[in-house]
Amino acid sequence: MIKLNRTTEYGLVAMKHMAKKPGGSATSAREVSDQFGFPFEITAKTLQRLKDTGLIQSLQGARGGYVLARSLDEITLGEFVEKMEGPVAVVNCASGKTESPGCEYSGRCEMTSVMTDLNRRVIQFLSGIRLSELANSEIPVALTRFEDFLGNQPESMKENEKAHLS
Amino acid sequence: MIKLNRTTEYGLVAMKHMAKKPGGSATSAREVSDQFGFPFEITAKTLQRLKDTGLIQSLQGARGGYVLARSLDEITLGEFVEKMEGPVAVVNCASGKTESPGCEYSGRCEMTSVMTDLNRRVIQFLSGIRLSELANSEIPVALTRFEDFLGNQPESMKENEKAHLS
DNA sequence: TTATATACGATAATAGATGTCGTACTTGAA
DNA sequence: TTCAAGTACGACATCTATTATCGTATATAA
Repeated sequence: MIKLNRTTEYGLVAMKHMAKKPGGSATSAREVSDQFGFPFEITAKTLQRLKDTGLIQSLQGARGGYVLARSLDEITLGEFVEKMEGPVAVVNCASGKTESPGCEYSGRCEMTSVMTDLNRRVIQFLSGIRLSELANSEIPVALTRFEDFLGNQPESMKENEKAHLS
Repeated sequence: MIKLNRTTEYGLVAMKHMAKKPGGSATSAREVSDQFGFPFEITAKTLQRLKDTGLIQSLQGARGGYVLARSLDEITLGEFVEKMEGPVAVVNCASGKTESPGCEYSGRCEMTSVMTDLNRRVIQFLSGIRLSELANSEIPVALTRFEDFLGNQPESMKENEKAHLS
């Protein structure tokens, strides 16, 4: 299944929460976990990961917590997913980064290069979406691009795929 | 992790194999499993699923096997993934189809509509890729669109994301 | 009638995601 | 100087989905 991790969701919600927060006050793991009902321990781990990857900064001690290190406008979903879940790899033999662990069938299935390309396209797709787009509005900007996206498809597919979305 | 099922891979390889096969001869599960080294039982199940969803046709009995029911040119990756893995849902609360099983946080995280939109975009993305593109060449057409894709990104992101891909 | 196929359900094994626990360290404020 | 509220971090338990295996029934060409 093509699915995001739950921690990625938690992280996204936390980032949005921090971005909307007035003033420069820090946000604690407890605050996020209480507000959204996420398990505290996991929320804490998620925020630590966000901090380890440089997306937020931590302030230790009482009155401590986390603050955004970068604007949501500067972070793409591609970077975010990669920092939360590791390199994007739609199949094992196609890792966007570093050495791929490979696959016992590589060399026989003859699809490695194709999969690697597909993987790259997925990364590109995710990298075209800024977190600010996902956070700024309930009716996101992306929705208005829907028809544009359809416009990029093969002509013969349009009706077919519109039906799929219903 | 954003990842395809292994059965989806097996199915894709099998479809490509059938498409390349000369004449109208049927392809057995054994043939696919032998040729690519996939586990026989799973290969058989995968082909049955392809048949159940109407992507291929079966011929029972000795000398039986499977043949493509539709041209790879008429099938998009979106449809294929959906038929192999079920409705695309990047998060639980956002299913592209049918009733979503929901999420215990919905109503609190305030991101359902955003996630639903993201999900729709992923579906649209996958629906823009035809299986024939993935099967016809070792250096697929998609690769030549790479720069086009970059062109659709926010200007400020380009250098950033190019670095990501390295 | 036999060998080669598909058809299909039940179930086992594995891996990955998710959640829990325990403990140590840091710091502001009473 | 002590306490409460935080982060930091590793080990481990659990749950779930994927992946694989097994057994059996049915169809059909030779």
